[in-house]
Amino acid sequence: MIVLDYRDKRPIYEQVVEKLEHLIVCGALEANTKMPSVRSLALDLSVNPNTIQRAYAQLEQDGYLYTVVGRGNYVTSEQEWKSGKIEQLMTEVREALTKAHDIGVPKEDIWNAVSEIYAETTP
Amino acid sequence: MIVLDYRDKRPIYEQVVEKLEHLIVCGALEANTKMPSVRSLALDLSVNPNTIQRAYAQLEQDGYLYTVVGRGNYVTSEQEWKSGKIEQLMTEVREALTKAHDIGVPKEDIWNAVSEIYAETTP
DNA sequence: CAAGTGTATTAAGACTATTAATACGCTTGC
DNA sequence: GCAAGCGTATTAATAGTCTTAATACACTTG
Repeated sequence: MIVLDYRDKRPIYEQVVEKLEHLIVCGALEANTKMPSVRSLALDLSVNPNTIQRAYAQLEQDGYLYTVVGRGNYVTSEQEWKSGKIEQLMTEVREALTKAHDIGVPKEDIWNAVSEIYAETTP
Repeated sequence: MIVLDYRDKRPIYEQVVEKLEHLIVCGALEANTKMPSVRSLALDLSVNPNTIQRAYAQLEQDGYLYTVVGRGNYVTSEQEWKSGKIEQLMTEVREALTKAHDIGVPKEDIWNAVSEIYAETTP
């Protein structure tokens, strides 16, 4: 299902999260797909089950999976994980804007930045 | 000049940075004021000179101090450190906006957030 | 040239993060 | 109901990083 890169300095669970998140976002894993069990994926990748458990916990936290104890982990619908991600991003935006406002960046500068980023090449 | 809090779990150099930055931002230390030397402040706080050196390096990086080798560290003008900080904040804003744009947050939602944060209570 | 300044290098210690070992509790199907 | 599968919790070993210190070097000035 996925391949680990041992030259990568990041922890294993993070690599697993990244790769699975990518598969979900790209649509390779449809909603309600049953994920491989913690043990089987651990065996597959030759790592400890806890490592996979941690990755799955992260993915659940981020809204990409939901867990049913005793049954397994399943992919959430796009609608669900997307709304979670948007909420998270809007918080980031608000925090950045607040700090900019506090130090006295004028509204126009913000608006210009928004315009640049939202400038559609094909209107 | 400053007092350390040993219950604070953060590293010493970070506390020093925070407190000095605060003094500069609040205007307690005027532009071109000579800072205490690395050694004297270290002696004062009973820490290693390298710890103060690291704090000063951070403050220089952030644009609050400038260094003259063999002479000492001096406070930069408000104009200078403010423009540095604004640049940094605008980068943060742009990054957040780009991510929001990429996932499909509509322009209006951004504009609403900007309006809320820039809503002046005394127009 | 001596006393003051900032700087670079190296190493020791503390602390955190990652991973593993192991045992537990829940769900399902026979 | 019980065995085989699942996710979960606890604890510990290990690796790695971060912080701080020790020490020696280089520059400026009176």
